[in-house]
This record gives sequence, C-alpha cells and structure tokens, in this order.
Amino acid sequence: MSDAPTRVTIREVARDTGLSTSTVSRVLTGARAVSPEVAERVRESAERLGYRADPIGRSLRTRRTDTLGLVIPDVMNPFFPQLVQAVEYAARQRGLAVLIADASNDPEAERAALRTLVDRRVDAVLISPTHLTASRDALTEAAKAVPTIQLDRVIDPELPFVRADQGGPVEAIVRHLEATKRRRLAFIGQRITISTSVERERAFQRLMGEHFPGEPLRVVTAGMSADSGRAAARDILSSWPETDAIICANDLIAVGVLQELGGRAGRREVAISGFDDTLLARALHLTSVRQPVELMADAALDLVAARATQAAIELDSEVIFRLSTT
Amino acid sequence: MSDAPTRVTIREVARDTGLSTSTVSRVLTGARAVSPEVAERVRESAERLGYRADPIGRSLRTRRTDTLGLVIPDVMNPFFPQLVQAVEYAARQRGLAVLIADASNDPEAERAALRTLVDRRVDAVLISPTHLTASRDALTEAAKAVPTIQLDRVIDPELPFVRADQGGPVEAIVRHLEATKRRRLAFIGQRITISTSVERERAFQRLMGEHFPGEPLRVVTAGMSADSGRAAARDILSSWPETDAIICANDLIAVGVLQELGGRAGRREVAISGFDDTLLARALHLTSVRQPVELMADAALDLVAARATQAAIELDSEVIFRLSTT
DNA sequence: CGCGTGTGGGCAAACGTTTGCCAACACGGT
DNA sequence: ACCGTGTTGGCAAACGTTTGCCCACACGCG
Repeated sequence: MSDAPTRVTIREVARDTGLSTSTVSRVLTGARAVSPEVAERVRESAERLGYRADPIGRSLRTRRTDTLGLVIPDVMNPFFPQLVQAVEYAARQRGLAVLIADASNDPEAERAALRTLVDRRVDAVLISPTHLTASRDALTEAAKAVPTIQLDRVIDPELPFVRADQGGPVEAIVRHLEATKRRRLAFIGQRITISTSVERERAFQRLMGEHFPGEPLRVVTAGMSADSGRAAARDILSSWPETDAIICANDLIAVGVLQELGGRAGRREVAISGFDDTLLARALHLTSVRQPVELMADAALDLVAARATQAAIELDSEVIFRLSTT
Repeated sequence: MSDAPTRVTIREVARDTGLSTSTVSRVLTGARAVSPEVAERVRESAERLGYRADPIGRSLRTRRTDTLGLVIPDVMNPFFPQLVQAVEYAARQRGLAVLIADASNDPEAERAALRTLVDRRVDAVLISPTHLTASRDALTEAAKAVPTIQLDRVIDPELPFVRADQGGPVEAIVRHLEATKRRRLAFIGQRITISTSVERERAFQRLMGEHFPGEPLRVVTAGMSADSGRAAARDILSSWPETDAIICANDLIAVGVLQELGGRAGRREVAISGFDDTLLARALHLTSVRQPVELMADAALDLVAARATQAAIELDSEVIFRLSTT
C-alpha cells in the first residue's frame, strides 16, 4: 500500500540502454534519425520498463500541452452534447485532450472559464459564445493569448469560426412547406442574444418576403422550455388563427407547440419543425435540422493544427423531415 | 503580429522587487510566513506585471496537475450532461479543471480513455463505468495509478464510489401506484450490462414480491430509444393486457411507452414513470426520478480532496411526480 | 591523401516552479 | 553575557523532457 510507484523516467531508459537521454528522446519522438539498432534497443527497453513520457516535462520544454479548451454555453441544452462528443472524438483522433468548461449561459462565468483555460496554456480554445454581445470582450481577450475558434455560434466574424449554415435549412423547410401547400407560416425564436437563433429568424423573415410577399410576419419569441413553447403557440394561434405551419428555433419549443396543438386538434393540421435534431425530435417524430457537428469538429481541429489565425468555414446543415411536417 | 508575448515569469517579479524567486513563490502560494511589507511589495509587483504562475512549471515540481479526469459512457445519453455540469461546477469551485472523455459505450474506448488520463497525470479520475463486467479490469488498473472514484454507476464496491439510491425511488413509485389503486405493475429495463439499470430492476422485483405477492413479474427489456420503448410497451400489453402501470428504466423508453399508449387509448389509463428526469420528462409531464447530481459531484470531489482510498457513499434520489402517474 | 559532407551520438542548458536547507538576525530568558 | 528559539530571506537543487551545439567518425570525391 505504499504510495510511491515512482514512475519510470527517460533517464532510466537511458541508463538501461547505456545511451543518453537525448538519444532515447529522439528515438521516441522521432525528432531526428537514429541508427536502427540503437532505435530498436531503446524501444525494447522502454517497452520492458514501461516507460511513458511525462507530458508535464514535455510541455514545460515544448510549450505545448496537447490540450484543447472547449467552452460551451450550457451542456444541458441538448444540442451541445452533440458538439462535445464530436469535438472530443476529433480531438482524441489527433492526440489532444479536452478541457471542458460550461459557461452556464453567463458571460461572466464564460469570461472566467476562458481565463482559466488560457492560464492553463491550452493549445487552442473552441468556444460557442454564450452571448451575442456580452461575450465579445472576453473572446477577443482570449484570442490574443491563444488560438481561439468560434464553433457553431459566431459573434466576431474577424476571428476564426466554424459554423453550420442556418439560412439554408430554413429555406429547405419553407420550400417543403410551400410544396405541401402551406403559406401561412409562423416562426418562434429564442432570445436575441444567441447568434444562431438570430440567423434563423433573419432567414425566416427574408424567405417569407421572397416566397409569400403578401403574408404578415408571424413571429414570436419563447424561452428554452416546452411550456414556453406552448405559450408561444397559443399566442400565435390567437393572433393569427390561420397559421398552418410553425417553424421553431429549437426542438424544445417545438415540443411545446406539438403538445399545444396536438391536444387541441387531435390530428395534425399545423406543420411543425424544430432545430438541432435532438433526441426530442427523434422521439416525437418532429422535423428538425441536424447540424454537421462531426464535420464542424473536424474542420475546427484542422484549423487548430494549421495554426490558422483567420478562417471562415460554413458547412451545410441537413433537414430531417419527419411526421410533423407531412 | 509577432507571436511572442513571452509570458512574465516568477523571475521577472523577483527581479522587479529585488527579492528571490523563493520569496515571491512563498508570498503567492502562502507556503510560509513572509513579512507583511515584503508580501505587499510582491503582490503589487505581480499585479502590475500581470504575473500568473505557470501551471506546467508548478505541476512539474509539485506532482499535482489540479486536473481531474471525467469518463462517461455516452454524453448523448441525456442523464450524463447533468453529471458533467455538476462535476464541472464542483471542480471549478475547488480550482480544478476537468478533462472529459466519452467512452461511447465501448469498454475498449473506455480503457483507452483511462490510460490517456492516467498518462496525463490527472489528480483523480471520476468514472461512470460503461459496462458491468467488461469495464472492470481497466477500472482496477486505473485505480492502481491514480485515485479513482466511481460515480453513479458502480461495478466494484471495493473501490470508492458515490452513487444515488436506485431502490428507494422505485419503492416510492410503487407505493404511489399502490395508493392510486394500481397493482398490475410492469417494468421495462435496459441492458443488463448497466449497473444502475440492474439495480432498478432488482428493486422492482423485490418490491413486487413485498407489495403484490400474487402478481406475475411483468418485466421486459428495451434499448435506448423511444421506438424500442414502443415495442416493449406492445409486448407488455399483449402478454399482460391487464397491466395498469409501467415503470421504465429511463425516460427515453418511457416516452416510447407514452406514445404507444397515448396513441392507442386517447386518455391515460396506464400510469407511466421514467428515470433520470431528463428534459424529456419535464417536457412531456412524465413522472421521473431525479438523481442528486450536484450532491454526488460534491461528495466525489470531497473524496478527492481527502485522498480517500475507500468510500461508499449513497445519496437519496427524488421522485418527481407528474401527470403521467395521476 | 586530404578535404568536405553527412550521420549519429552525447553534453548541458533550458522550460518555470517549489522547497529543503542554511544563515542572519531579533528577542527573551536565565 | 550567553544561549536557545523563532522568524524571514536566499541559494540551489530538484521535477522530466527536448534540443542547440559540438564532436567523432565514416565515406566519397578529387
């Protein structure tokens, strides 16, 4: 039960092989050519002794940590686990570890989290900023110290970002609704402090103008809960009873709408779509928009690897049509 | 645009104050008493120069990383974001960062993740093991190298763990169902390789014996999806049409059951309950069991701080009764 | 045979911090 | 006056790795 396993260091391997630590290091990192026999000798010894290079020592010397900071607004928001999973996977592929930080939708907490990550010398930061404006300063400050990439939400187009197209899927939904003979569309947005939500709403407005010029702009706002979605649905139906389709800025809202309308009508005459393709959408056969999180994570990590200081990457989203819009 | 901000080191502060690095270090870490004037001088200088101790250098010397590994089976399973959030918050409170790893429900990936974390010299590992048996070896191996605490799922009672009571809430649900005059209870479990699910099922079996000795054991199994829950519901109703309540091992299954029964019966005559109190439950007014994730995280981090090598902590869960069991 | 060139190995100096030990000094008790 | 004790600061050695530089040697070429 003694607590001193005394990890084996590079010096042990050097001693064991009768070589210098330089040579051992070079064999193991491949930093320079080493004669095959020596290399084999080192590898055998390292294997036998169970040597694993200490990342701390290495970091001190190389100024790398092989670690990445990931800052997300709220891990309980079911979109972000998708992102976390994708990023973590992509990072592991590249030998990077992920330090996660949850900003709790609070720009102040976010700023603190960023500082911590910078202090810890992560090689790069991936962040989905909490707030359209209030996250700004902390973001630029972080970007000064470490490569920082906006992921999904982007609030500063000057800094590198990787996002999913938000307008395209809205257009695809509108077209589909048009094709199924609906024209009295409504939109339920989220808070206007979230970049993606704003983009979705703008797209809706533009498309209504293009496709149904005469129609009024049926737009209301809801919070991040099904109940709030129900209330929004009631608002819409009382203001515009003719509404025959509701596009929601996220799945949770859509579920509320679904409940409100399902309960009232028995059968579905109003089409409903959500956003983010969370398990809610899959479970309730709700049309939703799936963002290509794996591709986004890959792209972001490629930027990190390339030490890109500027980048603007936008990937296509995909609409998953389900029962709720048939 | 030069990329060399050359962080300010402790030596700068020493030079600036005319003191030695030892003294500066002692002031800043509080490792030993320092005269008030000197301390103030150091603090002022550090503040002015913007000095922040480099965690790498510190780690190399102290053998601590102030970092914690968190291994979860699947971040897309909506229970685990709860856990991630709680752990991350509790860790931050204590000045620790969290390296996250997703095992993708795969014991091999889990083993690899554990190895990475151990190699990275995290101060402790918190893990919710993927598999009741297949995770075992990797777990004990990790525990040899670093304090390892099982969180939520526990597969080795000899190693420290923090979990939520699984039997209690099942009992509370059964009692509530009994009080509302239901006795023909059924249970839908998950895979038997998940420790918590097994415990839930065992509790159900025991309680049926105690409360309704004559009743048959209505138990089936479903996967992690709503559709699978629907199928299970159909199985139950065809095998035991008299069933008047279904307890599900997680919310997703319960949603499937809800759909199947809601669609068939119009009004709800069969009570339904889920597990984990995910946003599905909140959105669909489904009775569910909320595990005290914050307390669990706190307890786990207290164990870490105390360097506990043995511990068995079980916290109470809470049933949130909603419409689905009225 | 001399010289340039390439290859493979080692020495030692970093990287930034903490901490064991020593020394200087002050102070109080006998 | 002396000694023990406590306090505060500095010196220097770690912690484990990578890498710039030097050197020895081999080899090919003129």
